[in-house]
Amino acid sequence: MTTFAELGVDQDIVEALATKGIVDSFPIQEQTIPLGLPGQDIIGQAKTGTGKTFGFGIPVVQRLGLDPAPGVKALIVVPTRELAVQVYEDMDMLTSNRSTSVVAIYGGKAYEGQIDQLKAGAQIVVGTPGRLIDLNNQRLLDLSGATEVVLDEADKMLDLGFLADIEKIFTKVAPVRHTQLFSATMPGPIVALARRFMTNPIHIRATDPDEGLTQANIKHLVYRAHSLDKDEIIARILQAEGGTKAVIFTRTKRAAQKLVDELNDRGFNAGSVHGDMSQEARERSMAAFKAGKKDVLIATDVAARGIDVDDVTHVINHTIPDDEKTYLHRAGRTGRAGKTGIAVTFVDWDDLHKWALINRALEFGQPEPVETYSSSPHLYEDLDIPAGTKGRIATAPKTQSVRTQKPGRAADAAADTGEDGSRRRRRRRSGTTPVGSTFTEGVDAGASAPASTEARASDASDQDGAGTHDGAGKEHHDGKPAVARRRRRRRHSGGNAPVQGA
DNA sequence: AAAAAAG
Repeated sequence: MTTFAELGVDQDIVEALATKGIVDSFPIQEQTIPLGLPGQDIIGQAKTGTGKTFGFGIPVVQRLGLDPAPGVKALIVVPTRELAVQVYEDMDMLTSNRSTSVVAIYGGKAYEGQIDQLKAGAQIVVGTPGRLIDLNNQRLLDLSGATEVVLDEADKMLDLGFLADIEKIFTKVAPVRHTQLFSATMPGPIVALARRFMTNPIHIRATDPDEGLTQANIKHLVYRAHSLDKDEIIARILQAEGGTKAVIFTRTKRAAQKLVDELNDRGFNAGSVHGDMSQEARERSMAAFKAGKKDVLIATDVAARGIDVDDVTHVINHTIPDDEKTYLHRAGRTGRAGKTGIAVTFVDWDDLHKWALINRALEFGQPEPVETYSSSPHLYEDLDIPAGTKGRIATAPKTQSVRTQKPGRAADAAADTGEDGSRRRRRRRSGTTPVGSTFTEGVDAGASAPASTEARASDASDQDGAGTHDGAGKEHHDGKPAVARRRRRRRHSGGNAPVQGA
């Protein structure tokens, strides 16, 4: 493992990182920082929670040097306000030992403070497109001196919903500049599109082509559940697991609001983040969750990307996401910085085709979600919860459907954590786990190529294997047929992945 | 189609 100092990072930045207990670099950092420092344009791709922010952030800070001249020299664009806050905090930390000033520019907040900071000469701007353009139109934000430009969650920023804004922003920044695009997912067509804004970019993928498409530290489970029962099941999961720190994703803002109210009624300490909340309330929820004052966060896809909270144990998809990229980003809120996590997905009857798509794209090799038999409430108790396998789901029943269960059943379950738990573990070890309840740990077919990084400027293939490939993307990562690669399932990293922070 | 992002 390489230290940041060994990568050529300035001493004051190394010290700032060390203050946070960060000394060793992650692979994406090890690969992009030496290229980013001299100004190479980069498309940086690495799995969720593996350190992309510092991968682009350190070169940005270092390249600005110690020039005291006020004015915007660097621009980092992100898709959500919460991510703007987070990346701002990271950049603020990196610059803590130098005079470089950072400002977060995003909507839902008073203009005044942001404008004041710009007038005071802020040099690094982290922001969301709407407010950036707004202030630029008002001639309060001059981007013409921005020679460092980053798109974080770049594929999202170049998606239809953002593309027009991004194109506009690129007409405002310095024409001769250093441009970096980072994301965990980079479909081929997006890479091709991205080149319009870059100069001879190099595409770095800090992933071992053999290790699969998903984060190895995350265990994935999928269940079919009737939508009317999901609140109950989720409550039971949270209860049964104990000590959970969970992010629960819903498809709509209304569903998020309904679920947070429901869980709080049941005595959970839950917060929410979605676009119908005031920005103040959104940030309060995020801060409380990050600080551990709330242990459940219910969110729309506003929190699917980039948000970094320590020690999230579970991601629960109350509603299955629309595509494999969103699945990957949502699940990636757990299993960060080498830690392990669990992603549980509930699939409504109507959404089975979405599961089929995700299953295929992410090469899970999982044919069908496990049925939870919503019509037979007592079977919820047999829902095979993976994590600590702390026993059955033993929450006191609340809903009508569960109250109809046979008397004594819940009490039995609550008391029965010993024998049943070990029986369950034996069953899993012996391979008779209900079909498909877990499928992260696959058979290791042996041959494991050494981790390699592809860094070919001409390569436009994607990592998530899903989107349409453009011409250059047709070759395989390792020259072997796709089927062979698919068969070689990822190995479970034995918890020896580097731990950053803390 | 929903969510996000200016107000």
